Amino acid sequence: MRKKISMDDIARDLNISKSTISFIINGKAKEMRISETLTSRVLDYVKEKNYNRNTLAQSLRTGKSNIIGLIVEDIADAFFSSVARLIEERAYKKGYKIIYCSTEDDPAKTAELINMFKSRHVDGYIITAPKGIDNEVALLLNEETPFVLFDRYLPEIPTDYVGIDNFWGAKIAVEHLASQGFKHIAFVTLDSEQTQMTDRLNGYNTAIIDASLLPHVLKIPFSLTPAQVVQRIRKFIKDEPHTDAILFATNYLALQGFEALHKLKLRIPEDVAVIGFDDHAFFKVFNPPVTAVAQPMKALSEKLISVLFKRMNDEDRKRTKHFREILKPELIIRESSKKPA
Amino acid sequence: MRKKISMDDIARDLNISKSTISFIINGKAKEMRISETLTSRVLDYVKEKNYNRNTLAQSLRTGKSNIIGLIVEDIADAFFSSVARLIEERAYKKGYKIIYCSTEDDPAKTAELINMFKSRHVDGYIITAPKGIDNEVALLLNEETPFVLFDRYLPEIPTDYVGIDNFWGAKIAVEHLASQGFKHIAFVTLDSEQTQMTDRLNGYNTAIIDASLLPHVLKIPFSLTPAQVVQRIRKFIKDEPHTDAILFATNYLALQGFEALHKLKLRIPEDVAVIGFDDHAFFKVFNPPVTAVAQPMKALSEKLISVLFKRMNDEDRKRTKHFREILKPELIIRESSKKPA
DNA sequence: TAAGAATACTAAACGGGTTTAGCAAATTAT
DNA sequence: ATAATTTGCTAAACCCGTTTAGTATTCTTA
Repeated sequence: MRKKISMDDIARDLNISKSTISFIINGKAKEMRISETLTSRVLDYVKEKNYNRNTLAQSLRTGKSNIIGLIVEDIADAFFSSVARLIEERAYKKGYKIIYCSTEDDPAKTAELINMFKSRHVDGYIITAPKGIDNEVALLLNEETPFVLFDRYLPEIPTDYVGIDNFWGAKIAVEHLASQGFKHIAFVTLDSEQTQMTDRLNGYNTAIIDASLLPHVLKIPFSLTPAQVVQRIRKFIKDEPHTDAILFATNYLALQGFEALHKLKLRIPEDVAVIGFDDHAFFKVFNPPVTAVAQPMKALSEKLISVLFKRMNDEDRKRTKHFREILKPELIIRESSKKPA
Repeated sequence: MRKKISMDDIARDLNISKSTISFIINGKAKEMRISETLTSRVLDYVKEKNYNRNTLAQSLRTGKSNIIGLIVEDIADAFFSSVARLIEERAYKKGYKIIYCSTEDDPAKTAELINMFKSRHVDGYIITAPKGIDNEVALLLNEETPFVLFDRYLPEIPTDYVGIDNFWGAKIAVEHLASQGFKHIAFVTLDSEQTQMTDRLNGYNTAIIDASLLPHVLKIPFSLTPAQVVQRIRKFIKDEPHTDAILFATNYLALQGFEALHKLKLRIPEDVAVIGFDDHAFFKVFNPPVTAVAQPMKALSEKLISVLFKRMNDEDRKRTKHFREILKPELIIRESSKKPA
């Protein structure tokens, strides 16, 4: 109904200068020696009229938007949405809001998103980088834009990065299975060059070799439908009937894996033991409960925010050094990976 | 490194007027009778220099931000994050970005978020309203700001709204259990006044009465920790040992419920049948698979966007009518709710 | 008592686009 | 040949804050 009022309106009504209002509203009244009388008069007026600064104008002038851009692979994924939630909470406390976007791992879309954020003068970025985005990221680096890579990094480009030790996560999972006496430990992963995936694969392979076992790996292409994934996993298991344990590289694969095992009438863990990478709230109440490599969500989000803010406040925009936080995941052992007596 | 260039820069370099550039960039060259020669000269220059419009300045002038504000209860919740994902996709196609926030069901925080969105000149809002936010929403209504309520509505205020028929959803769940021969069907819900919860409770009660059964309801306060919730549910079941089926009003409650049942060594569905409200990807692969009242996610997000855009483009800002879309949920019957032979 | 300093504000430029009104030259109509 | 259009483009206001430089007035201080 009543249109939004501006500082000009207040200036006119109170017959004072716009600058004075700006100083008062920004808490610089003391500093600018505005009398307390006038200060409270303005503040009262502002409250009475329910005045809200136009953040766009503010951002345009100051160049700061108080917005953080969050570029994740898929916000519907439990891992990313959980991190998003935790980040949001922390950013909010510092007066920052989050704009998010899902890349679907499409470098073209990601590049577009980065440009969109640029044009909105986002103050900092958190990016889960798809393959093929190296050029764009290198540009960000040149432009001295504060950003942090998350979940996976780009081996070719030295940037700030927060993630977990994926190699170690997969390794301890396999070691646990081996220690339980499983002999044919398979790995179902995505056919992906992303570091979080290649690191997991390397961790698996290393542990398999250390345990003098034979590797057995299924790489699922991104393009498959869920039903096709189930199909692939079934075939994979049938082709190697000795398989007595499977490490799934992602929750999504675990989900399809469970379906495949169910259809094959294989029991967990009697016929095939199972470990998932990334824990999930429901894993605890599965029948049997599912062992998982859990990422430290809170620590991850804390580090993400702290690294990003460090970079944002860093005078050294030249990045003579970069921040890397590699956190350790935790193996949460539940029934699904235990050798039945 | 090289700073961002502006239209003024281009104007200077090409020795033409800033307005000309604006027209060309906005595709109004024809309309404004700019010659094709000049048009392509500008376009080439823009591409060469990788010029990006400053969206802030644009929004400041036009009053449109091309941003939609999404205020959900908790972005980490699978239901909300899935909808967020689908909305994002649709909005993106129309050139809109999403800024999201989680309310944690705190009306004060929600009011703050709404104000933040206002000051950012967000073009439209999607709001899952906590209790006690009526005044703020009424204000939005007065201010003719386009917004849609989602998931729950405010009975006192006539607004646009998109959600499902919660009453019916709970009712068909109970009817299904009754038809399977269960006699002591309990309902575990949140102690909440929100419409989605009260509607579910009413649906439960109605179906129970229709089936000539006795209601048995547990209302969990928001304040409890997960462990406390488990405890409450255990006590609830022990207090009524005849209980042979439970309808959980939310995924979160179902999660704790599974744990409670597990600790009580009660089997699903032999000892207690179970239905969850809101489906979840993992329910399909539970052992046994879990029956659920599924919300039509795609349809919901489609309606949300279409209603919001209808409102945003509506000349009739006075809202002589409002849009209500109540979709039907679907009961997905799996093993957890079937009477064993 | 005049110069210097502090007080309490203000004017105006600025950020970077959009949009309205308008103008000079070329073209068409009469 | 002159008036009426059309063509092709521009000047300047505008959106709404922030910030720098400056002014008028009162208070100190030598």
